[in-house]
Amino acid sequence: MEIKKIKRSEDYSAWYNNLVKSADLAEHSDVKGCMIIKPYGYAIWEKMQAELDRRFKETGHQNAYFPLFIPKSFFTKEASHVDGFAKECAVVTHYRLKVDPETKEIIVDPDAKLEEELIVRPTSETIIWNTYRSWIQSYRDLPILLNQWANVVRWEMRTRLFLRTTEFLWQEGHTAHATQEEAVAETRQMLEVYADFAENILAVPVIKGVKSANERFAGAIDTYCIEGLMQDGKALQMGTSHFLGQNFAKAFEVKYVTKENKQEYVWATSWGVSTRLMGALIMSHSDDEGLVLPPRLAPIQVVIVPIFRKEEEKIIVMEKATAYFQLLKKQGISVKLDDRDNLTPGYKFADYELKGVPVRIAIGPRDVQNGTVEVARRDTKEKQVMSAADLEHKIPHLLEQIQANIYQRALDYRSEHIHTVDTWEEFMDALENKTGFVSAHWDGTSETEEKIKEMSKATIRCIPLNNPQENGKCILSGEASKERVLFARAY
RNA sequence: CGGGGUGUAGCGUAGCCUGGUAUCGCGCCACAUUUGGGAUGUGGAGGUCGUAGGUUCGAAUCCUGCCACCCCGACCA
Repeated sequence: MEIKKIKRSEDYSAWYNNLVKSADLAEHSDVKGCMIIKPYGYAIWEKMQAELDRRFKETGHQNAYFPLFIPKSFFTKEASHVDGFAKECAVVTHYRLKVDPETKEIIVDPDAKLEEELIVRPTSETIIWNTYRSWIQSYRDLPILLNQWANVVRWEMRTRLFLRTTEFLWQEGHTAHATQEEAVAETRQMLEVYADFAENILAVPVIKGVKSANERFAGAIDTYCIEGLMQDGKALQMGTSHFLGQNFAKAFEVKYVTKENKQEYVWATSWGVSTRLMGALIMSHSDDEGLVLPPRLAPIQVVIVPIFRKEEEKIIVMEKATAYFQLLKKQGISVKLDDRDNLTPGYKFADYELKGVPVRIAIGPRDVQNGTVEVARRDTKEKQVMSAADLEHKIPHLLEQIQANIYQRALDYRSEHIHTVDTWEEFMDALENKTGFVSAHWDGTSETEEKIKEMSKATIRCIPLNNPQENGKCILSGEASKERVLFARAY
């Protein structure tokens, strides 16, 4: 495979698209806006799923599965919800094809029109709350703590691999609670789960916050989010956790009887992260040589590349390489021994760099003689010769170091790209020339937020949690404000 | 949906203006020599030129429609 080199600094989106394809993560399908996730990309997603799923179960959730199709009448019961999603719904209207007697072509059978159209789920609140009505009678039935791993469809106008595709994979948690306090606590808890996952597994620092009214989920009282900063200075919403109040309970008549024998509406939350996290991962760490994967997510953590010239060299090198392979494998490290003899070491080095493999171990006849190996790390591209006897204890440590270094690098980048401004001129200068998050005062109104968006293409990413209170004046209207919010141009 | 661009072998491309059945590189297959940073040689396989029409003796090339993708907008938890 000849690799087209596109520099990050020259054309970020071309670089991104090229990387997704050349690192074998995903490709465009023949269906508009839909992607094919290739085995290497899917392996990374599976590791994300495993980490998230474990955290969901640790916090008391169970997995379930609800239908792909939602009857239109369910979907339209919650007014603001349908408003938010109406423009991007795929709708099933018929259930059969037939051969046109005249043209002999396959056509939709007009006689097979559905009595009621089905919406391909863009999210599952409605069908789940329609179900919860029959599951919940008493306070003893609460809470319900469910998650589902699913695909959803949102008919977006413009798509980008992983970041915004028509169909995408995600998980959506849907919980039901007896009290507001409990539901709010759940919403906050899941935000913490997401933040912990993003920082410790993806190695992407995130800002936890709450969305402004304009950016809130359709049907939510409060939308909490984690926001990441990509290498091109644009923000990316990486996960959301919604406090839905009693909106869906009221729309679907989900009530329970309290200890005091009173009828109350149930309190709801929903929360989700998607394959968009793959985009976040790629855009946070990768470089001109290709992907850079945090060890905790890398399908291959260590690759061993044997180097040999003649058959007798191959025998002695492979013997050592196999021994090191077994040694590392026994430690629970995901290790690959690439013994293909039709490719040169140089090719393999470049290829595993493209794929983001954190650690590469090269071993040749020289090493066998000296009892050494060459260890190269992907994040810094540093190489060192180390004694083979040190492998056992140094490699696990190195993997942890790489994980920490990648995170620190992303954190440093973000710290350098949060700009505090007090005037409109400074605000525009920060957005245009410095990029990243801009911390500024805002008068709290949707009108001002809307105007700022029109004038600057920046949106309020979030009002950070534990935001310090500080008196100031809105950068646009000059009205009084008591806290700063974070703006950015976003994906 | 608006503006701009692209579509030729698995990938990247030349040819198009000025019509005559397609160029080169990578990759692939075989063999040999190679292998410490993307190996070399020799031989070979691989093509509805995005798609549907039209003009023409003849279309990758000219004309029209359509489709897909990319970039910039609009749109978007």
